[in-house]
Amino acid sequence: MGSDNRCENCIIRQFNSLRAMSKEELKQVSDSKTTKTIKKGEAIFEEGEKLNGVFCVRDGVSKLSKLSSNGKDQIVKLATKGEVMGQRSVIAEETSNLSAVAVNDMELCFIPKEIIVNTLHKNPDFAFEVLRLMAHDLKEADDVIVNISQKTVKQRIAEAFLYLKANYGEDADGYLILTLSREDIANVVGTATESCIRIISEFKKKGLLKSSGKKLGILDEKTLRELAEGF
Amino acid sequence: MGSDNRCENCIIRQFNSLRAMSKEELKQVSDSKTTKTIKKGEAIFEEGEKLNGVFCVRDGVSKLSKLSSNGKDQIVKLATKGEVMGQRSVIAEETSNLSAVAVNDMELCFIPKEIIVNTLHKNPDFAFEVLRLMAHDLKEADDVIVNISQKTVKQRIAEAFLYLKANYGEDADGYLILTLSREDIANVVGTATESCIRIISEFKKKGLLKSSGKKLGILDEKTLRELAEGF
DNA sequence: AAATATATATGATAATTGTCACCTTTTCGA
DNA sequence: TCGAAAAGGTGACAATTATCATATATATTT
Repeated sequence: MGSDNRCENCIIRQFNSLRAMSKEELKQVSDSKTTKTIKKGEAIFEEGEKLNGVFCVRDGVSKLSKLSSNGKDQIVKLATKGEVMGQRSVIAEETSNLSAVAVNDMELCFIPKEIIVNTLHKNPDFAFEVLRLMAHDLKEADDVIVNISQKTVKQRIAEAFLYLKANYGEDADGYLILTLSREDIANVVGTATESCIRIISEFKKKGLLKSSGKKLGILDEKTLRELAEGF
Repeated sequence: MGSDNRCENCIIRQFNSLRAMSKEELKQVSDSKTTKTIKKGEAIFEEGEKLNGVFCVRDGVSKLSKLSSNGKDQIVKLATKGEVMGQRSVIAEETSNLSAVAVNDMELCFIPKEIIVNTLHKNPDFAFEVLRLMAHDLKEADDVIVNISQKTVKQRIAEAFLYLKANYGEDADGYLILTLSREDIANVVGTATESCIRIISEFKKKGLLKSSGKKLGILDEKTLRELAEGF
């Protein structure tokens, strides 16, 4: 086993709560973790499933979604490199309220819940760090609630593109690095796929977005931002 | 000072994270806390305000809301007896993302943040308890997102009444104990006040709700539930 | 009790968004 | 590489919801 496979040496750790763990604790985690490769479109866990641990994203992006009673998926969060999925369910000792599906090819570490829970009870710094991250998630969730209920679909789609650029960046040609299908974007903003496609087409016609194959790029960020703010 | 004014003896404590505090810690909290009386309609804190502590609700109900760019208030959560407000901001060391306004007359205890943060760092049981409650809030926020984006206004209003009955109960005559204005209900479900009034009128005509003065009561819970589920 | 403000109510209308039908393009497996 | 399946796209229309105007009822103040 190469040393790059050890949590102690994992750079990803710098971005999540594991950075508050002691050398000893990290060693324990590393010894009991398993690494998984997940292909685009595959499920990591399903809504209602009992999670026996958490998943640390080493590479790729996962969509965390919840099925509504009308049969549509609502994407609640996108989890990226460095983020830990499943913490909420493990801490609350509940089955998962969300499903996780890979948006692109992923590499994950699975960490058994016993280690997480034990460390939470023994290491207050770790607990505080997890708390801080969960506080952040909660704030983001509040923002999503306000956006969905008070902004129009057009505003939310504009905002989604700004979010994708800000969080995942764009390539040398100005195309967004994270490519989501129209259906996924619709499920993020909470609208019908057709409505989403229509508005993206409109944005392209107006010169706000460009596309090449499946890739989409932002041409006019200023106008997009004004749109999102409601002007 | 009467002993009923001491956190150690406060029954409310049983319902929140403070139950995980030691005798010593509680004594500290009690010595530094201040009690406040807030009248209906008054603000406890505002969005953007820096909070120097948390508020423990001893009596009454507060609405936690966020102003959207279009000028409307979205109520994100109702905080009741036993709940602690402002934890998120104190933990994340950020200004509050929400405003808190009293829905009815309230009694609160204000606990300085230093004590909370210190205890979080020293007492893992307390940290874990806060974590558990925040995990629960996060799940509820996810549910709200899905409901708002996937259900119709009518479904959400039906759901709101079921929620009010389940969480606050009804009096001897079958009227809901927590009376919210139509505007508040509209701000909970994320719709225009007029739309909310219209749908409540419709529910009354259909015999699902009854009203007497400002009070509203549920007459046909079964149909209301079916409506909320989308039948 | 009168005057004023606030909350509730309702109609008319416009704007937004969803649904269904159908078509084209792209992707991917056999 | 062919053909099926999936994704993207668009029109027509229906349903939902917001907005504006205005009326009435209820609460609050003086």
